Amino acid sequence: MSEPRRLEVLRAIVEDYVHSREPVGSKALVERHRLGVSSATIRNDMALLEEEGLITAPHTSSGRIPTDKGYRLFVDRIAEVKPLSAPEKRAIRALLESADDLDDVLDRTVRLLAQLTNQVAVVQYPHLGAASVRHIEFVLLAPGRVLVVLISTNGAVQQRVASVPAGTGEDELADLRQRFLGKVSGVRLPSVPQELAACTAELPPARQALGQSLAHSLEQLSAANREDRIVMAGTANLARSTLDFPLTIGPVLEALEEQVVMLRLLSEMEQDALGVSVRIGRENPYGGLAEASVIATGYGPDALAKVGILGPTRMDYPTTMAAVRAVARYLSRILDES
Amino acid sequence: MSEPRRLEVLRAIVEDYVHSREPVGSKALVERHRLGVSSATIRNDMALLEEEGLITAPHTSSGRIPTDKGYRLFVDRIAEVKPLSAPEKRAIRALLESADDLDDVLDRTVRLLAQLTNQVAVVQYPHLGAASVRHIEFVLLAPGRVLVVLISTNGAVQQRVASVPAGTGEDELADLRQRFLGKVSGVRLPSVPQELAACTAELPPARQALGQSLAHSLEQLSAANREDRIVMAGTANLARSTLDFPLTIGPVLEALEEQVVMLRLLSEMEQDALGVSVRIGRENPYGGLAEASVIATGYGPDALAKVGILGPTRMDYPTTMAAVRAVARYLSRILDES
DNA sequence: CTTGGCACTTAGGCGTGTTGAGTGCTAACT
DNA sequence: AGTTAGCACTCAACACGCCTAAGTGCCAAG
Repeated sequence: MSEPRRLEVLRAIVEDYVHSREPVGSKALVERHRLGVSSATIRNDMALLEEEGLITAPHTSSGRIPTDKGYRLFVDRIAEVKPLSAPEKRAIRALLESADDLDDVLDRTVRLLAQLTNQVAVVQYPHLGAASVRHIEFVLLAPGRVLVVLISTNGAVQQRVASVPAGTGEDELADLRQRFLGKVSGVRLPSVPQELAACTAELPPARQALGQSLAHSLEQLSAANREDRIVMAGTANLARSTLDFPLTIGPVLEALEEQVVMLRLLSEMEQDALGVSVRIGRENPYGGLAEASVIATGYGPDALAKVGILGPTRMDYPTTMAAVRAVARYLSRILDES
Repeated sequence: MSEPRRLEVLRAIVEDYVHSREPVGSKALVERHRLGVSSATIRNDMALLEEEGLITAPHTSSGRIPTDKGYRLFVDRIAEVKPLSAPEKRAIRALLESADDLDDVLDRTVRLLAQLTNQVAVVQYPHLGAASVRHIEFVLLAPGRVLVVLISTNGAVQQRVASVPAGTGEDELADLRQRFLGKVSGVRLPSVPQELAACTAELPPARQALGQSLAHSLEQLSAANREDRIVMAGTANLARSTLDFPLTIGPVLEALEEQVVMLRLLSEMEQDALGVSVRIGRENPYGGLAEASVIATGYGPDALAKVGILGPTRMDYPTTMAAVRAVARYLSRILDES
């Protein structure tokens, strides 16, 4: 009872089940794959695999389906990542290179990935920790209301409305802008708060209130950077993949809508050697995703932001992993260039 | 065979069907509503209603369900908008007033509406047609790449990266900014292109290329205002409402993802006297929404942007319409204040 | 115009058989 | 040892028939 063959059987089961959606039995297996042994032998192997918890039978005397553990073994030890086809690669390049904006790039990326994998695609905004201040701007919108704009070196623009003392005029704002900008220009975003604190302390008493308010807004902007935003596409794919399984689509949609959940999910994914990380079924920390898998990888500088997909545990892991990896790679390249 | 009673019967059918999800028969009807007549009479009325195409029977000898036309009549002539409860109103006020950003306001609004109605909520960004230029900014990101920022009077900030001649320096940018700003400051967004055209024509030849590029970006920004963006929430509610009806959820999700479709949908909705507009089932121009209804209304200055919900045709129209109307009202108020 | 009564229709629940895919086990084979 | 053929067994899925409950349409009487 050779171990290599048992793994081969597991692979066959996973592959067949993934694209037939039906429990696969010993006879069908031996017919579709040339395993060189009879169905009875396969049955013995299957019994073993079941004992190890890698596959399971939905009911007595039906074919087997992989368990989460089975998929895990498949992904870790059996599957080899299939490279994308040349036309696919070309399509990715073409699409991403014609984008201009950061928003635009991410939007295209996520749509592309959704279409490529037929799953729900998710991309996290690249975080700005490594970026520094390029520019700040105060714009008087109305008496007592100032728009605070922070532009960072990586081209991200963030804004926020601050309430200020009613009598504040344009000239005061210009003065403060000058002071602040002198202090924080070129400073890394995480260091902005302490610089500003020092600066406001030096202000003349008459300007304290105004300075406080503006500094507060700037701190908010530099802290609440866009790391905590995600975009996604392809939710309609969920409906297709769960046609027979309408029960679980609700919780999954809920999870997708809760950015907090998705962010935790993505940030908790570690990267293995291959660079693509996989969470299968109940391995997910969130209960609503008990029957879903997440495939993600980092991108951009230091691979700190994540891009990935979410789909049913029964998915084509090798192809999907390849797509995620490829898209992440191209995405990193595009961002480096700009 | 009085007409008022027939309408009463239609109302009863709609109301019962909406909350039981099952075809409603004459006997059940006469029991649940004190109509003062016997089931046989109701049967006659029902036959008439069916002849008029207002209700239909899924199969011989089962109860009736309203048709699109029936819902339409119900909405137009029968239903009276129920005011929200006081606690609900308070919740709306509280939630919206604690928001600061425009983004934040819209985000809260859409979540709130989704929760209130148990449907998918959609809100369109208020368009900037009426706004004018408050400020423009050019930031040199890298050689040959300039970030163009346009801030309008309503507090919206838009940015875009432009490619410029390689040798462009900070001083040139500052100069151009000064010129441009002088021309377009305070100008309405739609008028920006012609003003800029005049301005670039006057530039010294050495600056033409740079000026063209920057002006082009500014035109883009002023034209492609955020009118064409929508945010939504509550897609998970779809799963709940279509539990027994998993067939149609796919197309609906697709429609929701295609901003273009949703925008056309919203912009085509006219407002009736009550200020809330309803599209029922096949009245929708998009095929995927044949079993969905859209309820929307305008908000903000001149009620030009839309806010609304999307759900199954079988929905509680009076309550939902009330919620949409109320939220739109509060939203308008908040935007006016800020 | 309304009503009670009645014959008629039909979805859906329930038991029953039947089929077919699939299993586990045992005994023989290599 | 590991492999194979064979066989008895299990069980979901399907089909058939039956029955019931809900509901309708129609008619004749009020």
